[in-house]
Amino acid sequence: MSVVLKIKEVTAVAINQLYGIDLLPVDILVNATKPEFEGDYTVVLFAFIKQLKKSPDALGQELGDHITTENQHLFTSFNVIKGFLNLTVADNYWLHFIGDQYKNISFGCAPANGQKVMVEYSSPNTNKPLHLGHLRNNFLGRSIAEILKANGNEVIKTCIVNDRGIHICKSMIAWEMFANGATPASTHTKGDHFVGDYYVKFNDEYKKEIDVLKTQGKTQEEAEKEAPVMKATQQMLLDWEAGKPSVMELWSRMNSWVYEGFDATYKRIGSDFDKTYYESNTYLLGKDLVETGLAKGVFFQKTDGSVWIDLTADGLDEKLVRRKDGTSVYITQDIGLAEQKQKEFNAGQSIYVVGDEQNYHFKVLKLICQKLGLPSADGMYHLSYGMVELPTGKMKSREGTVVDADDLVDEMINIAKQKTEELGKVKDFTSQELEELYNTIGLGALKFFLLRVDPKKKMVFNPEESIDFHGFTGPFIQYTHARIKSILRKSGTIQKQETGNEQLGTALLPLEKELAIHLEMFPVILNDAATEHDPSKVAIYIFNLAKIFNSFYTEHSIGNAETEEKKILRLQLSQLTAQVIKTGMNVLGINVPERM
RNA sequence: GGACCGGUAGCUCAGCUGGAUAGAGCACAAACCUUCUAAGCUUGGGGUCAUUGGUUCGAAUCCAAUCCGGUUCACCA
Repeated sequence: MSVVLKIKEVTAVAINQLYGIDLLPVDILVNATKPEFEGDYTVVLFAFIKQLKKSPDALGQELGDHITTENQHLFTSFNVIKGFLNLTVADNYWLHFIGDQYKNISFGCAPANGQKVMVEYSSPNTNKPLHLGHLRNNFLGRSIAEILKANGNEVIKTCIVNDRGIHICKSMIAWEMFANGATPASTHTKGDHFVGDYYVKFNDEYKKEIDVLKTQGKTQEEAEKEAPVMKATQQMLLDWEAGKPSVMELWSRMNSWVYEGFDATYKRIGSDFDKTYYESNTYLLGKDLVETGLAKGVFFQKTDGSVWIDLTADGLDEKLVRRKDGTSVYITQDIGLAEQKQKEFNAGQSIYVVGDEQNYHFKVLKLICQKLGLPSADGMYHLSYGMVELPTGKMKSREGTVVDADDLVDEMINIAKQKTEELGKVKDFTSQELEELYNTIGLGALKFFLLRVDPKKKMVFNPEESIDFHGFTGPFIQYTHARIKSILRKSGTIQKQETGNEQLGTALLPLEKELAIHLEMFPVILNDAATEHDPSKVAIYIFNLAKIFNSFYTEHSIGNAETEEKKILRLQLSQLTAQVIKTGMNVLGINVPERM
């Protein structure tokens, strides 16, 4: 149990014993004490003074007295300033904690809780390569999955590939028109980029044809409808749905190129899935649920035959679930897929990592599933994240301002290489070890950059400045880890651990204590990150930990400490810090090097 | 127009279940490598927390209004 929780419990007990009032520990506010005051943790008393009819000062004194005398093993002193009760935690508490945990490689992680969670992320279109926005999605999805695992959940990672539809046909038509049989192999192009190029070519051609039609006196709208490439594309979609062999052949051929490209990218960035769904297999799902909904009266039919759900009572609009021609729409297949996933995996919670432009969609989706009484409905959670924007605004493929994922990863790895060579600290590494190190640092910088901000918020990426390697960054934390490992290598294994740290006797110095306090918070942080679906909580925490360690490192000698006891203590602190950094970075999907 | 999200230092972001004098990083200025990795440490300047009003012992945080920016409300996916 964390100290903070203990303080809350002890305070609740004290208030009960002193004043006979029952309070829940959760209702008691405990903060870290501000540096300018004496103490480690602070109980904020204002909330109780009315109920207890005491002055803040009197209440603080009585509570402080009671709490410290009843829990002498936990607190050494207290002081009261205004309505704040500042408690100083006994050094022995921290010594015990360090001694108990420094060898625990799964410190912070919870045992299996028997719960199953699905995380759907990545979900690409097969008509263009991945860009910076997809990277945020992939890193978030992977990270939230790891965070949930660390908290004891069984996690199933899934991906729904958008491999059909009008946009895919656009690439196919353009390829037929312009490629002369070219392939990724014949042009030495990565498959997803190859296909993406034809998607661009389609749009160029489409624009041209529209312009021509407009000079012939058509309106924009007419021209858009009548352009021959667009007509051909629509015909191709119909042919695809009818299963026309030549179209199916081209479709699967082009998709296979894209998958080859995606696989390469996924492998580099560390995305993987336990189960991949393809829309070409799932787009007809949910049709039967429309009938169910009609029978239940959840849906209604308009005179033209189209089927709708009325969500106006929930503050939303009417939503179409089946077209008048009997074909289903996007949301219908999502309902069907939700049901399918439930049948297949029966997870208690299902997390969808999808951009915030689909907030409305997911609100509607969950509501419909609830109204249909699907067992998966209540466990649906949309992990909504903001767009990654450029200083000039949104990325636009039409204006060529999209930051390509492969290019960016290459660039980051290159910068890592350049900086590593400049510093020249690992000249004895083999070329293979160097490659691995550049990957670790480059991807570490990129992942940390995208995960350190609250997922819900949109963020800005400035390609001009590239991504920093100093300060609040992945490499800074990786560097801290490498530094600690260097010390541990040089200092050998820790002796005397059997004696128990409380007997080490020496009082903790301020930075030693600050480190211990921070380390002790890790399990709570990991748990918060899971319940709030927010990896940035871990990123910020790890950064602060690394900062404290670096101050500690500069101020105190570890390997050559003043006494043997101090040396042991500091080595234990260092080892636990390295362990927490490693675990914390790993749940962000980031590796930490032994040397850099 | 309705709904939802955001506006905190020059820039990028924390803090938002109300608590002590609003914090980091970058950038800028200064000091620190005969001793455990300087991708580091220390110090300094830098703020009308969009605006106005309200709630109260106390508001960046909650409420209302206004301004600015974004997303969304397709028989698109």
